[in-house]
Amino acid sequence: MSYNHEKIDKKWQDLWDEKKSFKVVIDKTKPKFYALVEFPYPSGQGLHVGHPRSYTALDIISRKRRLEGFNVLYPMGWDAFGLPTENFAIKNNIHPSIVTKTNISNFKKQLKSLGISFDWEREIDTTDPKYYRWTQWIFIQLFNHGLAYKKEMNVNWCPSCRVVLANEEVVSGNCERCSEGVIRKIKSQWMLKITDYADRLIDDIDSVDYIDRVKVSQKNWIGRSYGAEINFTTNVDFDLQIYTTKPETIFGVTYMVIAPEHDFIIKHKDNIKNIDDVIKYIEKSKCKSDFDRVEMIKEKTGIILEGVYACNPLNNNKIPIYISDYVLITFGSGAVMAVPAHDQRDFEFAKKFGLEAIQVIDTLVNDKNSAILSNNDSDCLINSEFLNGLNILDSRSKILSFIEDKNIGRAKTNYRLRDWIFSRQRYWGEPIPIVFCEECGYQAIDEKDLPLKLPNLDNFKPTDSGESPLSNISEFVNTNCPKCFGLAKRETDTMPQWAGSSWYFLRYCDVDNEDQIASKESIDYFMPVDWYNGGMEHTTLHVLYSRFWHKFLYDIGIVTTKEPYLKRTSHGMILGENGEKMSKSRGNVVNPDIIISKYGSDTMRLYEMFIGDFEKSAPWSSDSIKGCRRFLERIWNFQNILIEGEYFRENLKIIFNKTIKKVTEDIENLKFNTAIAVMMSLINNIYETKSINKYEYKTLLVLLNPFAPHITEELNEICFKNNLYIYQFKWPIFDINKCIDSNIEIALQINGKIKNKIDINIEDDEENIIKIAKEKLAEYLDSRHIIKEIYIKNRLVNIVVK
RNA sequence: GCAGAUGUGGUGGAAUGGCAGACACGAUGGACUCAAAAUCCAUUGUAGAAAUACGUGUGGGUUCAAGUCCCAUCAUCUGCACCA
Repeated sequence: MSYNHEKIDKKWQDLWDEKKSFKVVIDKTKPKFYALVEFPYPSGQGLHVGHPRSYTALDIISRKRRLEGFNVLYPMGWDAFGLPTENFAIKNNIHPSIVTKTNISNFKKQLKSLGISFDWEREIDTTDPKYYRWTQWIFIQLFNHGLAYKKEMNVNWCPSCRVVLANEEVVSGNCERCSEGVIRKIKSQWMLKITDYADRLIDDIDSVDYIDRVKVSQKNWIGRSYGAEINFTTNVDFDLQIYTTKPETIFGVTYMVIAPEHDFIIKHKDNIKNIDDVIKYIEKSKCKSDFDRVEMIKEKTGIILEGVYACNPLNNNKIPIYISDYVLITFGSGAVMAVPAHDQRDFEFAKKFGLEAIQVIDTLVNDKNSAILSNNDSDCLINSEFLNGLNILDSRSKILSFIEDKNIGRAKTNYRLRDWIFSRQRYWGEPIPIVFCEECGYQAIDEKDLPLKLPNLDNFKPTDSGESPLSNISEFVNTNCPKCFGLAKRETDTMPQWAGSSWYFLRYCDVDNEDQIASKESIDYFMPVDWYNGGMEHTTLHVLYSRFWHKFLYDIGIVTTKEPYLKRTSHGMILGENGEKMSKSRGNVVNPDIIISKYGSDTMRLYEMFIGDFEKSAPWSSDSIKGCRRFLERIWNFQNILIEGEYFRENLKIIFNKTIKKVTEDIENLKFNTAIAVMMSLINNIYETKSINKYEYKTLLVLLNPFAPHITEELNEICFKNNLYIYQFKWPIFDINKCIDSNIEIALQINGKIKNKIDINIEDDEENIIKIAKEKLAEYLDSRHIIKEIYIKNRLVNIVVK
C-alpha cells in the first residue's frame, strides 16, 4: 500500500473536525497553555506559503504541549477590516462585507488543508458586530478616561486612497497600501494618548520574554531621553523654550533654530523684517513630509529671522534665531539651542551659514571637519564659567540645579513616541461611537446602544472632500445627544485596522460572551498569552498598540496581568525561488494549494519547518521539498518491516534517547530545522538494521506527530489498532544516562592541527588516553620537546610541541 | 545619516571557543527497467594520482585551539520620525 496523502489528509482533517479534537474548555485540573499566532488579514490573493510558517510552528508547540498534559488554547480568526478589501470592493463594485465573507471562507478552507490544530469553535472576525461591539466599548472607556481626544493635526494625506495615514503607515514618503506619494493636510482627528503609557511600555518590557530584537525595537520606538527644557528670552515679548539632552553645553550656544511651524513666527511676524522670505521658506517646507526632511541629509536649509534675537539665559549673549526644517515641531518643544562645536547637525548648519562655534568640552578627539563628539563622561568643560573643570556628569547636574534655582528651566524626560492618530475617513472600519452635540460637545454613545453598526451602504466610496462615506448618510449622522437628548451628529470617521487586533487575544478566551469582552473567569484562566509568534513587520507597532490597550484594560480592572504576552518570537519571511520577496508583481508567488495537492500537507508542514533557521528569511525551493516527502515515505514503508518488541533494541537505544532529547529541546528553541534533521538521521540508522520494532515505531510516530500529524495518526491506526489517537498519547521522555555512547572517537592534534583519531571508552582515564595518544602520534613527536598536553573530555587531545 | 541584522560547498543550511560543512537538495557513477520515472547503493568543499596543502567576506589580534571572542574594514538585507 502506498502513501496516499490525499485520502489520509482528508480523513484526519474530517475526523478532527467531527470530534472537535482540539476544542478547549476551562479545566482547572490541568495547566493551561495559550499559543497565539497573528491572525491573518483575509486578502483576496488567498493564503501565501509565508502564512503556514508561523501557524505550523505554534501548531508543533501546541501539539507537543497537549502530549505533555497541558490544556491548550490555540485559536484562529480574521483581521478583516481594512483598505485592500475596501479597494477591491470599490474596483469590482461588490460590497466589502461580501468580499470579506468570500475571502474568509477561502482562507479557512486553505488553513484546514494544513491540518493545524486550531480550536475552530473560537473563530473570530473583527468585522462581526458581535466582535466590534467590544472594540467600540473599549474606545468609549478610553474616551471616558480622557485617553481619546480630538486634535487638529498636520496629518499624512494620501490623495489616492483619500485617507489620512498614521506616520507609521507612510513608507518612504508613500502610502503603505497604494504606494502613492503622501502629502500634508490639516484635519481634526481622534487621537489616543499612548504617550501617557510611554514609561510603562518601556519599563515593563524587561518583565517579559521577548526576543531581543523585539525588545530593542519597542524601546527605540518609544525613545525615552533625559534632558532639560530651558527658556531663552527674546527681544520681543516671547520666551523660546528649547529641549536639549546636553544642557551642560549651553555656554557653547551660538544660535538657535526653531521649526517652521513654530508659533513664534506667526505671533511676531511684524517684528521679522524678512517675513516674506521666511513665509516662502515655510510654504516650501510644508510640502515636505517628515520623511522628505530626513532625506535632505546632503544639505541643511534654513533662513535667519531678521530683527529678532534670543538671549542665552546663562551669559545674556545675544544669539540669532533661524528656522530650519531639520527641527521638527513634534519633538521636544520645536526649538533647539545650537552648539555647533559638539553636535553634527548644528555643525553642518553653522558651516553653511558661516556661524561661530565655541568649544566647551575638552577632549582628545579633534577633527576640524566635524563636530567634536565626546563619549567620555570624564571629559571636562572649558569656556563655561562656573562649569569649567567639571566633568560632563557633574556639570550636567550642576547646570540642572542652577536653571531650576533661577527658574529658567528644568529637567525633562522626552519621548520619541507620539500619540496615536486613530481616525480614518473610510467606510470599512468600526464606526467611532461618539456624537457631537452643540450643547454638550463630544459625547460617547450609551453602552446599551452598542454595537453601533456600520450602515449597509450602496455607495461606500470615499468622498472627494476626504470625509468618510458615512457622512453622506443622514439617517446615520443625525441622532440625539445621549446627555441632553437634543439634536446631535454622529462621528463619521471609522477606526484603523489596528483597533480590532489590539485586543483580539482576549476575545478568544470567551468568544460568545454577550455581556462583556470575556468573562472574568475565562480571562483569569487563559491569560496571559504564553507564546505569541508573528511577523517581524509587526514587532514594533502591533505589539506596542496591543500592549498599550492591555495596560489600559488592566488599569480599569478588566484584565489582571500587566502584559498581554509572556513570550514573543518572530519568524523570517519566506522568499521567492529567486531570493526576492514574494509578490504578485515579481511573479514569484508560490501557492500552498498546489504544493499540498502534489505532496500533501505533512510534507508542506515539514518543509516549511526544514527550510532554514526559523528566525531568518529563506528562499523557497521546489526541489528541496522532495527531501521531506522522501523522508515521510520511508517512515510509511517502515510498516512493512515492523517486528515485535517492547523496548528499544540495544544498538538503537542510545540514538533513540539522543533523538528524543534533541527534538524535545529543539522545538522549545524554535530550532525546528535541526529537530527534523535529527529525525532523518535516526531513520537512516534504523534503515541499516532492516527492521523496526513496535516500541521504536510508536516512539518515532509520537515524536513526529506534531510536525506531520496526518501520516503519523494513520500509521498508528494501521499498525497498532489501539483505539487511541496519537494526540491522546504522552510525549516520549528520554533517559539522560542513555544519551552518550560508551565508545567515542576523539581527535588527536599536534599544535592544534588534526593528525589522527582514536576510539576511546568514556570510562577511560585521562592519563591513559594521553598515553595512547602519544603512541599514536609518535612519528610527530619524535625528538621534539613537549611543552603542554591538553585533554578535552570526549573531544580531543592536543599535544603542544616545539 | 542613524539603528538592527547577515556574510560558511554548486544550493538551502549545521556546528555549548574543541574533528568545519550535520541534515537535505542538486550533480556524477552504478543496480533495477525494453525504456523512462520512482526506488536502492556509492561518490560529492577546493587543488592533487597520492601523501598532503588550502579552506567559514577581507586585514589584524587574543588563545594550546577561532566560523564562534576582540579591533578594524568591505559587502548585502531590513527598519527609520535628522529625536537635539
